[in-house]
Amino acid sequence: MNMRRTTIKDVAEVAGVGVATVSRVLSGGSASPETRERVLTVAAQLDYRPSALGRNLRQQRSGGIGLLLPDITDTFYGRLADGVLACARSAGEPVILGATGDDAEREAELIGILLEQGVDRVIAVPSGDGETWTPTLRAGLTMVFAHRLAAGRDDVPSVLADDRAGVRTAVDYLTGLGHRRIAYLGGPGQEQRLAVFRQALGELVDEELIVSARGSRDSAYAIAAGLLQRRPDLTAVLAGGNLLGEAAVLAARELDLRVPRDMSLIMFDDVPWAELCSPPLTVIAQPAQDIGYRAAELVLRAGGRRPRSVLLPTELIVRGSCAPKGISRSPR
Amino acid sequence: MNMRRTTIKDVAEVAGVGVATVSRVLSGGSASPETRERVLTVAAQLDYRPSALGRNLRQQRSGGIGLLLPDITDTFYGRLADGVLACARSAGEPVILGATGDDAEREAELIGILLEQGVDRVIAVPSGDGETWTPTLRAGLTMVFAHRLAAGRDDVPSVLADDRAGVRTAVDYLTGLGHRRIAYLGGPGQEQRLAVFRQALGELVDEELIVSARGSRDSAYAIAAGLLQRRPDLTAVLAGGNLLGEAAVLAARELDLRVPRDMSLIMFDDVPWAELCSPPLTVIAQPAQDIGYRAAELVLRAGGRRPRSVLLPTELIVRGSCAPKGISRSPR
DNA sequence: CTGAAAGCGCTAACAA
DNA sequence: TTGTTAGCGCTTTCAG
Repeated sequence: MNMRRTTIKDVAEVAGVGVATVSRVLSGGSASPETRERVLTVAAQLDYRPSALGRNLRQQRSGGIGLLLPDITDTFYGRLADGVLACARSAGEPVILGATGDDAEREAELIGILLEQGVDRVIAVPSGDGETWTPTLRAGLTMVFAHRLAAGRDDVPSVLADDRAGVRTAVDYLTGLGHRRIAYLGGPGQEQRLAVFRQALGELVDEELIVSARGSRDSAYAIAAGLLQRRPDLTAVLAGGNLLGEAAVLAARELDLRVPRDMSLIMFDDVPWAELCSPPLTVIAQPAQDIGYRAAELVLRAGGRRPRSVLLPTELIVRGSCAPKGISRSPR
Repeated sequence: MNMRRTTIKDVAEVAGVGVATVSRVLSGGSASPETRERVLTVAAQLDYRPSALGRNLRQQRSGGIGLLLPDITDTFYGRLADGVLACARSAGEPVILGATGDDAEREAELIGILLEQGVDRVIAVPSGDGETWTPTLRAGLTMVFAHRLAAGRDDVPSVLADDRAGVRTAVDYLTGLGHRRIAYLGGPGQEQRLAVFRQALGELVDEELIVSARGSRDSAYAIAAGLLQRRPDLTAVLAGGNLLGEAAVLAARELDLRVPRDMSLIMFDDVPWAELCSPPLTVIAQPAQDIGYRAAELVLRAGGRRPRSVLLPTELIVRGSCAPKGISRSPR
């Protein structure tokens, strides 16, 4: 049952031409119309599928696209991955997926695997710092960062949501509602957003209200609960991602804080459940899918020269989780 | 900057041995202790990483695992994928991901890509019927189905959640609360669940209350809204997945149906937002991650002989979306 | 225990 | 326009 695969040699033989000709025809090289047709016919008859194995070895690269992201369980990254897949599929390229867990070491390990596989194009939501990516770049891979950057690696093009504008909008919205003690609930790799947050808030910043979780749900919850308990005087929080937002909602509920009466909440990343929540969550939507798609485009179209980076817009979607600052929270 | 990679030949040369010896040492073959050590040292010094390209061609297979699922955007599949990744990583195997969109044609296309890549192990949540998988099996690939089966392909081992028990539990719970007109909101590939649903319900079944959506959110919403409008007399619905559950909540809200007063809702698949919803959703939890992990184990451990299939337990998690059947719904 | 050599399927340089 | 040929890096006989 397990007969040998049809190879280029078989096709050549049956078509009565050399293997090189077959190769040429199949990759769109020059050939006389009649030869071309004959080869094509035979290839079809024999149901010939060129082996990527042979080609890869010869070309010293395996066409695929490596995709490294923190957590495929997070719908944001799920959507991002979906965008990459969509683009890759239209190009007929396989996608090799790896989850870094926001851990530099694991990231390095996965990079190792990709290198070993001869992958020469990588899209990454970087976790480690610039150092981690030195081997990749030295090996001459085409790289694109998505969603965030790696410290000290400005030589890698990227596709980002416009965090700057997003944070500004959120802060403006909140301050416009009269809030002054605004907290930021951050995740890994959000330095840039934090900087903007501080800047947008100006003299209102309170470093105690700026906290960061590690990647996990548990960590997010712990940080959120801690913050809310420690600083009952805060009146608004900006959550830097859907996991953080979820944690904030949960923690608030646990502490009997009513949203938005006792605390306004605005979350980065629009997710389906934001609408299901009560109250429905006001969010800064990010085009996760587009980010992935565009990143894949960049990494595929890269015809040698380094492509320009891309910045995609975010959007404030007002629902019901923010209210004007009213009476201060009732003491607990 | 782009110097040649270190090859096995380099290592052999520096270590003063033949390439075959290096190969043997690195793959744990026999070698004298001193040779072994010398080779290992040199390999480390040169930072030698064997190229999967060469090995793959030689062995006529690329180690990786192909993973085909309907939609990476759905957190259920996200968790499943995460399980696969976890297992694959511990085995050092790359995972090639493809999203079928629950479309047999796209599935076939992706299978083509995998075959071309020489992938010889694939885990799939099948969308097409048995036919789709004939080429894969004929090519001698190791296959495992996850989460559901392909019609007429009983020769492929699988890892499933115990749908039968899950549906029974849900139905028992609902009927125990006094519900009689119970609807089922299904998705693609849930024939088996439907059968159990009908069976568990016995003479209570009402075919008009059994509806199926295609994979998308929109389709799910349309189907759910249609059902609730068409049959205002139903008192409970069982949603066959988190997308369907989401749709049900949304549709109910749109029609001003209060859950659980006007309608009890129980959803397959526990997701984080189920707890955030109001009321929190009662669910049948499925071990998505485990399904993925176990599937990966099967496909990796498959030492030639076909492994046995696996059935994993589901769990009823009672929260607040189900209530005893009370006064019939107020007329609208 | 070890090395030489064949060859996996393909492409690209070269010759005709 | 075509065919011949030389490898890409690796594993695996097969001798020694």
